[in-house]
Amino acid sequence: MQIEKFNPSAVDKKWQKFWDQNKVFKASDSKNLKKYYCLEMFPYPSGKIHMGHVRNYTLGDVIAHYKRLNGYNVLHPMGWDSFGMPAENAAIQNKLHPKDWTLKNIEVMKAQLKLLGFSIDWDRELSTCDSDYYTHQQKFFLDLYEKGLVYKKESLVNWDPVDNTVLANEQVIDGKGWRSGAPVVQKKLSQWFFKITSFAEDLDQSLNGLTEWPEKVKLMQKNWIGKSEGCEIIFKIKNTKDTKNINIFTTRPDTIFGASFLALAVDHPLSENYLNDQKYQKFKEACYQSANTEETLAKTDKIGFKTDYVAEHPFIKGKTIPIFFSNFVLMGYGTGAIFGCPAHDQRDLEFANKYGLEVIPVILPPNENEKTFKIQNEAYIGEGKIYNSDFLNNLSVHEGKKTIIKKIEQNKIGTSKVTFRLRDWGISRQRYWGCPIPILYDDTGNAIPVDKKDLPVKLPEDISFEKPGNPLDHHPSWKFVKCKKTGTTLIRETDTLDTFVDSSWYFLRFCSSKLKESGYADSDVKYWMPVDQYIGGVEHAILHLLYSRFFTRAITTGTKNEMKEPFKGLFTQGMVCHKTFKNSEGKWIFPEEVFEKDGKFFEEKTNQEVTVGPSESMSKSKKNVVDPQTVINLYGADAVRWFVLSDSPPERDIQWSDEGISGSYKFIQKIWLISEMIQVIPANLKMNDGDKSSIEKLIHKLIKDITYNIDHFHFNVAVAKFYEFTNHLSKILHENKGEQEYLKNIFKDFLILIYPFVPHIASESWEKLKIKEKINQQKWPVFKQELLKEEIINLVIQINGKKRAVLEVEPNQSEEVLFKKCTELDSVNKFLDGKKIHNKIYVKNKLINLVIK
RNA sequence: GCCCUCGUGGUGGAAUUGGUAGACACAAAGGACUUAAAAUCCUUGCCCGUAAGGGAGUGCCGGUUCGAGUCCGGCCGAGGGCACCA
Repeated sequence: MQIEKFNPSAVDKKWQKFWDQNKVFKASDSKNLKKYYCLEMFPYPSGKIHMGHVRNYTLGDVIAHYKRLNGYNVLHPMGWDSFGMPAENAAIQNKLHPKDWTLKNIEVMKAQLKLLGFSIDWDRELSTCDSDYYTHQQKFFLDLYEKGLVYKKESLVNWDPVDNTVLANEQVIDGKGWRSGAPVVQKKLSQWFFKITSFAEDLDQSLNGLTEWPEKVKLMQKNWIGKSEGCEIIFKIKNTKDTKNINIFTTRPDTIFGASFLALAVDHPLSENYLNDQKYQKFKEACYQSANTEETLAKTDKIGFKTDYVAEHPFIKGKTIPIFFSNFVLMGYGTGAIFGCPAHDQRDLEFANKYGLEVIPVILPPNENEKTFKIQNEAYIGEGKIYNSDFLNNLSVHEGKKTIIKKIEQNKIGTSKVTFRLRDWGISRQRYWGCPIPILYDDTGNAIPVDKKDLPVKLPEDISFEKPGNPLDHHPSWKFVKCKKTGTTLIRETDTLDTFVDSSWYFLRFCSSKLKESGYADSDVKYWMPVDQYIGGVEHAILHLLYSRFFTRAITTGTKNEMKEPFKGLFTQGMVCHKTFKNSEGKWIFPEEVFEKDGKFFEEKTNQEVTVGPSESMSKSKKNVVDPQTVINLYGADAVRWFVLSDSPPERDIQWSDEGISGSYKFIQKIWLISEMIQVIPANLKMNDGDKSSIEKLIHKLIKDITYNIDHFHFNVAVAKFYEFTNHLSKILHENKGEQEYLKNIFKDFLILIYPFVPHIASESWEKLKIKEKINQQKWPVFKQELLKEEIINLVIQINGKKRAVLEVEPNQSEEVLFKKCTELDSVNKFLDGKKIHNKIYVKNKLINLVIK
């Protein structure tokens, strides 16, 4: 019997064409069907797809197929996050227009996604750099402006003085611009902000309702929002003519009797009194310098500048405490002022020890004595009993907080207060390739929103990157607009929006992707939202997801269709990793330039041995990448899909290996071999009832296992279960024990189960079964519980919890019978050895444990 | 420094509620088929033993339990997040 090998290149093409032409994966417009919205994070069109994309979209594709087979109307769209800096950098380097570069990349990457056979509804494709998309974004911006959720303020930014541009934090490397290498300076710029902080409480609280999100991501968001409850306390300044007060924030008002100084941020309003003080200005400089990089911050010494002022202690009559400016207090958090309680805060203690300030313990740890307890170099931050504290004495920390806040409010010297670490979202970027901010300025600099009728504010295409800086700034005409009312010349905002804004609502746009009048239709969004399953990299755990949660709230708040959480289920996948190689010159080289011999690696060009680095996430800079296109050409789409689903659990990193992909290819061939072997079983071959029922049991067990493992995202286990089943099936076929019609029926279910994973070969094999309906029109099989019942079970016999024998018995026998049987076993008896059975545990149909002494 | 997660064979990993640890796969060794190779199939896998069988065993130490990879406490190691947040 000669069986031809499976030819992926021909078969892949055939089915991709079929799916495309028949719009097999188009979401239905009918809103009566039960829906399922499956979304993977859309890609940035950087050039070509990488393995991370392959993994991400394969995971989503399995879910999308699975839900379709289960009768859902599935929305599985794709788009392009196509604004951003790489396009501009490419433009500068290659003299290509960012638009041309981007569109070309999209074309290439779309073709590559099609080569993998993803079941995407391409009719809903969108691209954020398309004015059909960003016109709605500009309208949302104006809506938020009207709602008071957008404002402009001065803020410090990282400024590259050579490239004349703002840099994001991650583009500042060792204090220098990542491209120019010039030292980055802090510059005050007037920037636009979204008031994300006004949703801080809700963004924090609602995390609890996201039961289908990873705990890790929720925790990261919680920490980022950083809610802390405490109170503000007003301290009176004693020796000043205009009796200014200092408002401080604390989460530990219970330690107020331990206060020994106040510390203020260097840019606190009180510093205005020191504008002409040379010593103070020097001190301020020193603070800014030490604050250069973030990691050194924590290790930097705490330094202070003692003012001439002292504050009155609010509860101890006649007591005054000194006031300092210090580098460890930040203006951006709380009120920019604190009271220092050295005994119970490590930073305060370090500061107090340095400047010789009082250390007054007020919390007594359990098992400590008031007289002997001392604070040395470590502050005590734990629970305990309050002492040295007048009316708070003998209370716990918790009770103390409640009591003192009540007192503070009674005395009108403060109020309880919740503070968040979260800051408002700065959205201005001094960049060309982004969504223009729809704002105009009159000659006095007043901001005037663009009339919604005049949207979109389109990006001009005739721009030049010859001069450094933002091309919109030095465009000859674009930024000048005549005011309709007054006829005067207005000037456009030349900053563009942070690209995170683009990705904060694309999931809404997919619901009504072609709608002209607005960003989305309420009816569409009511039907499709929320996204049932969102899948992407954990690197977006904070910003993208938080911004999307905010934006969804912000644009719908006050409308008829208010929305909160856009993503019901979230799955964060691991990365694709590969070893790194460096040649003898110390340069990174691609894996394909390396060959292996006797466990050592050599460069092909030079035959010299290469240095092998640890396996890391694939990245262009380290060249440890494998191009999906090359692998698809060699092994076909199904083998690649199968590989990225195999072995490693989806949430963990996966190691790319040549053995792995060729193993996957072999498995694809094995499915084909089974499919072909079933076709040529002689008609006279019959199976006996026992063989029939055993394979029937196996397929029902497979249905159960695959269903369970897809539902729980255990795709690697599902893969293992498929291997197990095919091993059995191919054994039957190799031993010539199969009956054609019977096995065809079994195989039919198998193909439906495996179709979401490897749709090309499943479709091709299905066609050979000559069934009228296509595989994509099938229903997900249902397993029969009664078939999963074992006729013979393996009863484990333990002695003192150790396995000593396995008894094959019929299920549901009485304990006495089974117990008698097991004491008749030699393997059990030799351990009993006349000893007394102290106790016996029986777990039905599972085990007997004999406890002997 | 604070917070979180994870430690299972040579490797990736499995074990759904505490109940046969190592499914499945990769790699390795041996064998079958073949003139040979590729492909395919079979066997092996820590320690003692030819075998039957026994022992140890899920990072380390201890606890709970008839029974612990799984639960609890302490330590060690790896990874991730935040970073003077009052």
